[in-house]
Amino acid sequence: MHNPLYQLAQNKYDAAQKILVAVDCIIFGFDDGVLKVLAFKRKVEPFCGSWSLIGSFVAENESTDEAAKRVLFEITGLKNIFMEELKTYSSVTRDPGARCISIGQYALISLSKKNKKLTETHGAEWLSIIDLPELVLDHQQMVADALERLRNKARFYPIGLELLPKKFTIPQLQSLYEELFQLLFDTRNFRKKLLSLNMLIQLDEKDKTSSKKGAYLYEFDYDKYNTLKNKGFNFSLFKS
Amino acid sequence: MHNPLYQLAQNKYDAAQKILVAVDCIIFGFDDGVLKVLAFKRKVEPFCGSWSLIGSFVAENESTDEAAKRVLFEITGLKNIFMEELKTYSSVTRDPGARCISIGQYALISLSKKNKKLTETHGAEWLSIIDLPELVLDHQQMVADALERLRNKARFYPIGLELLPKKFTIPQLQSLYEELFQLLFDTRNFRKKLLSLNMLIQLDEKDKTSSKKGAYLYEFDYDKYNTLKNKGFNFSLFKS
DNA sequence: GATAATAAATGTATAAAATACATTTATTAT
DNA sequence: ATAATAAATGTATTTTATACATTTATTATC
Repeated sequence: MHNPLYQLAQNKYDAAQKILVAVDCIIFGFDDGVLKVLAFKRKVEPFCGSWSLIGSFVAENESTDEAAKRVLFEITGLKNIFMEELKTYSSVTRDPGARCISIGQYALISLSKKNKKLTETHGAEWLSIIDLPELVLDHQQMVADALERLRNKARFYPIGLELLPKKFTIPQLQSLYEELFQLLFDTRNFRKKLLSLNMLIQLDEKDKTSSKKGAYLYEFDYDKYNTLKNKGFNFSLFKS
Repeated sequence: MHNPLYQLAQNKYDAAQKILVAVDCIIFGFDDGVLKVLAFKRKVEPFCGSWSLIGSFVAENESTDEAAKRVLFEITGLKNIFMEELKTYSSVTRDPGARCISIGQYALISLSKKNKKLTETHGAEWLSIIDLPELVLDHQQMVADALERLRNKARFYPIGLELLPKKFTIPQLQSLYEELFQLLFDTRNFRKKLLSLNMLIQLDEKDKTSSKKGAYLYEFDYDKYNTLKNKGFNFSLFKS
């Protein structure tokens, strides 16, 4: 690591102060029409019994993304889930335990019954975004910021789909958008707009869990989306 | 800082490894129809003579935003300029000098002649985004990421205006959008769309620097924008 | 003081997209 | 066979986007 070429610069590096760096994960799930966030009750002081997001310090030999993926895997047992850096929380006084910078990372999980159980065996709980209890440190702010980001991004990118199973119905997607944006959409217009994008692949299966008639299952055509995205297309299901 | 209540947690904090944290600033300016980024030639080893963004280590007693503002002030002599966190660069191998995490922050400056001179007295230079020379470390990637963010954000928020003087003309704004998105707009439709938002305040002054007839100067009505923004309005001047 | 030169400003017709709105359909349970 | 339930569908109207060419205000020059 310490090449003699870097001698001059080395003084600069040596003079600088090192700081604790952590990641905190804001993990969203869509549970039967309700948007939830994963949290756990701290079992040690300080703040024992308080709700907290899941986090970890960043080690010397890992990037912040790697640290966040490690945390996500430890708590959910899942890999390859949607995750994106939110922002840095670096107020000098944010953590009374020590000066510590935290990188917020938000993640989106499709909450099948299996996944829901997995997370709960790890001692975490899914809390509804509405009526969220108080969280430790600046974790409340992190959730608020992540929610805002999720809304802004879901407005113009198909990331909302990460909260649904790979195979989903149109009424499910509408319900997700209605919960996320706290709006009601006309079923005819929502469906028309969605199908006009020509990015849903209709399957021969129906989901009959919520009606006798059953609703057709669809998959999203990511290949087609990525091709068009590079040509300036943007995914949007409503205007105002 | 070290309250006995935090004793248990303290072990955890003490066990964690501290890391060098820096900020690097991607400062954009719009110079006579051309989008530029501020860089300087390193005067010390390593990478002496190579182009680099402007950065600094984050000190124990400042947040990352404060560090970035400090750097921006040192290099431009300006305060209150638009700045937003971009993302964290934390690859273990990104800096051969030492393990160091850097937070990219991008900023937008209105390049009056005064401001242009100010930055240049500090030894920095404005480089055109097109044909950008190689930059040290991952700074090239930072500029690419910042440009993408700028485009995505300027698409739906009026941040492009931060690159123009407070008083600007419609042809200036069109030229900015054309440069930023590498598109050409019809002057009639651009103006019509822009004015239909009802967010420009026309002044009684004209800017005659680029035509004999002169173009009317306008200011952006931020109060009106902020009010409507909270009601779901989004600023957008073109569709595809 | 007439003329040339220059970029700014303007209007209309057509096409596309968004919105508002009510009925029929497929299926299961009784 | 009937009732119950949510899924699926069509049309008319309004709004927004697009395509496209001429006139206007001003300065510099002859």
